[in-house]
Amino acid sequence: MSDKKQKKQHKLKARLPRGFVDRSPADIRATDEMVAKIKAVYERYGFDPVETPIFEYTDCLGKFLPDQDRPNEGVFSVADDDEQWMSLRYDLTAPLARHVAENINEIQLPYRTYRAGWVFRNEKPGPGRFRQFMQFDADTVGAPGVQADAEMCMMMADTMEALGIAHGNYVIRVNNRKVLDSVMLATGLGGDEEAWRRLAVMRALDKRDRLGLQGVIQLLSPKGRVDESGDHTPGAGLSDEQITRLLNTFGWGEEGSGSKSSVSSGITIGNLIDRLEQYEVSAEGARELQTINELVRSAGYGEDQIDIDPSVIRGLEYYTGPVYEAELLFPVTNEKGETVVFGSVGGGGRYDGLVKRFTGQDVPATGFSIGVSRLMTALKNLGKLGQEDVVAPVLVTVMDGDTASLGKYQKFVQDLRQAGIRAEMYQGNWKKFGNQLKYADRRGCPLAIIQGSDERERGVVQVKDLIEGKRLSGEIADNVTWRESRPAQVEIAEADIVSEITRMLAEHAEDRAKSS
RNA sequence: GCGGGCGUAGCUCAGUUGGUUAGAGCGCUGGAUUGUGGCUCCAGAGGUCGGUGGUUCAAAUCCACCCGCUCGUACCA
Repeated sequence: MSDKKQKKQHKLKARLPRGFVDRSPADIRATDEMVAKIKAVYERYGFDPVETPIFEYTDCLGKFLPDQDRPNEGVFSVADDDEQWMSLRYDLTAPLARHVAENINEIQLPYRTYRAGWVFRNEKPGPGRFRQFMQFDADTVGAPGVQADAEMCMMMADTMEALGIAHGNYVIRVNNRKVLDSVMLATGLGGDEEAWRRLAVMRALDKRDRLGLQGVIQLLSPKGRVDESGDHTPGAGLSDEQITRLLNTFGWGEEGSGSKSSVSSGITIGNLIDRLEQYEVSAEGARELQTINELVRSAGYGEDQIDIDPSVIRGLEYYTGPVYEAELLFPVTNEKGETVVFGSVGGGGRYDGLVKRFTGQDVPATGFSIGVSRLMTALKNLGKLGQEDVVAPVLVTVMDGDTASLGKYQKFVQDLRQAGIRAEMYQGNWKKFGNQLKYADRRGCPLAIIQGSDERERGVVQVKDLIEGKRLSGEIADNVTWRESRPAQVEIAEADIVSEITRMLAEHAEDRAKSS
């Protein structure tokens, strides 16, 4: 075997686990900017940050979920050295419940808190769906009244506004788990033996935005639905009458029917209450919605911001009361060139049972979660993010590698830094000078400072404007001329470096402002 | 999980009915040019043809299984 071949076999393939991404400088800066804006809103509402680790003991995370027949499915788990199972958190709510329960004696309830962090899901990744992503949550723990839910809705709306999403481009849609329960009961889906059917119905209803009303009806019917690849999804097995009753309650049926047929939230709720009473099931959930509606209206929020909508589902099984969802309404163009509505960027609801399973005592709570990456994609589409690019540093090039010369270069750099200007000295192989400018060019450096022995003796430096030079390059075809003409280059005194560089950078900024 | 499509250089791809040593463009490295980015020219490095097994005198090419990517679907705390 040749040396070459042996070398080859030792070479590792660099590869990223599927569903994970490396984050670029632009992405990190954009995220920081967005998170800062969200945080400012939460702080103003009087919420305090708290952070929990990314690992939790597995039993603290998920086994309580009623719809989870396979407890460890979907989470990344490892055994600790004492053989206890730990998992990476898959949301920020379960860890918060654990934190509150564990510190229940120290925490002053109601506890108003927020946190941003990475969560992990061991699922099949897809476009825009990763196995690690960031959520930004806010919760009020120990607040039993729907006024806490109303406040959450208002805070979500304020967050959207703070991010520059205008009225009409978003809406917070509010429903109540109890309404869904009543509707299920009215449709004849009460009782434990119908639990699977209720689940199937809710899954079907939740797919309306993707499959359309006809798709939902197929999934509700006994026939089920056949997709493009020929795969068959079993239906929920509802009768035509049951389906009609369901759809009419949500207002998805015939024109003018159902609760959502009116333009006013007040009338929506009135219709809903009438209908539930007519079916002889509890209207408590609907009355809670009525309270929330009145609270947000008197706080000045319009129906274009916070809207009561009985068709909001939210998949989470642990919700016990009001649920809410932030939806973006503006159209975006996806990778395929299709125009689609962006959809949900976050949601939440009331989870009164989550802390109780640790403490045994009632600790009602409500909160919501924002999908940071997803919302960021949306903001980019709106042009609300990453508008101002960070200017690359000024490069001080190295002509001579002796310690005295390097010391001078380093001093230039420090002077610039102290004036608040990003600057760096070239740290590669300084003997190839052409490479230094090539480096500056590709990094996007606006200016390069050059000082050889000749300039040093005279106490001056050359300042090269790389942006102007790039523009001039189009007019020069011959390389010898290009080099000798030294385009866009000026000589200044060492003492003037900071003031001159400051002036030149300000000119660049002005040009950028003009062209955009 | 189920079904369809696709895997050839760092990237985008060509490669004829199975037939000699698998190619191009871009990128990368060096040089023309020991102190000046772009353009141009020259040279060079870089490949288990996704993996394993099979059919064959002969496989990048045909077959089987596996892995990965992708689209649809299911699930999604």
